[in-house]
Amino acid sequence: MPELPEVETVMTGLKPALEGRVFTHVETRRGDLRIPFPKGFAKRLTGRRVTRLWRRAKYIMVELDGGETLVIHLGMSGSMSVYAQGADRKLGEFYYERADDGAGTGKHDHVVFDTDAPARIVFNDHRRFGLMTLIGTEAIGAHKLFKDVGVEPLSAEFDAAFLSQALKNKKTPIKSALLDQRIIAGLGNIYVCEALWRARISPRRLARRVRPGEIETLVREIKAVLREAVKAGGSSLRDHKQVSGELGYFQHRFAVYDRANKLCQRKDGGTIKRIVQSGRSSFYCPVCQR
DNA sequence: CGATGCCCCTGAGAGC
DNA sequence: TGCTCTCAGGGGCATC
Repeated sequence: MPELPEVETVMTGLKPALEGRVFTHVETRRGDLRIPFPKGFAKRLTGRRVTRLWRRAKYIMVELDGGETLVIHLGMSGSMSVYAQGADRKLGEFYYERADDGAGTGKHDHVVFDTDAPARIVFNDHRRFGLMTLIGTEAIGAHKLFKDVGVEPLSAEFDAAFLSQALKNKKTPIKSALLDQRIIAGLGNIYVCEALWRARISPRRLARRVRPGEIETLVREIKAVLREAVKAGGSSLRDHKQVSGELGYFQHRFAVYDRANKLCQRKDGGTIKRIVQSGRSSFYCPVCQR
């Protein structure tokens, strides 16, 4: 599922149920996600208060008062659902799904968190590419999950100077370079395709062949498409939903992703083409993207 | 170092 | 209805 906008949407939705709240009960229902749960996972969370939530790359960071941070990755198909247990299903300004007795007992509901909000948060992931772990908060930057992670694309640090330096001498296609989490953190297949279309650059172009003016445009369009998608609650294709159960709606705004054989919106006579690059689909218009 | 391919896993949809 | 095949918002690892 999730790229930066989807992870940001989920993280934001979790805030009212988690920030300032205490984990009253935590249950793991199967241990074989992408990596095993750390020793004493549920016990180390129980009784801890959440000090803040934030996002780094495609990870949700749940910072706790005991010096540890719960780190969550949604993989391809992970979702978090919040079930408010107050009578009106409201937490802060948000409304959530109904808290019925079955919440958290589904076939692929792997982790259930209860907080004193009161709320129940259920992690569901049918493909089990997601992961959850605990890391000492002070040591997060040095942890192997994060030590090589690149710049946040919505930060000021991500600018044309940075990107031109990063792409210099790279013989790999621009599509692969933009997907490389060591360069830019949080971009995935959808938003790379969309940003390249907006910037009129072919995904097949070698990274080092992207000209300075195009790099400026690309930086601007990456930021723009991510901001628009965050505002839309992300893209719901198969698995992504907001923690409230509502869908994101950015998928209705795709110019190229999942639109093979459709006409290019620029009305340039081009037809959106699907090609495979390093094992993943790229969608682009061969007329306006060169 | 870089490019490629394969793997993890389940489910949905298409084609026959 | 059911089988088989392909594909899916990610990322790690082996290989050449």
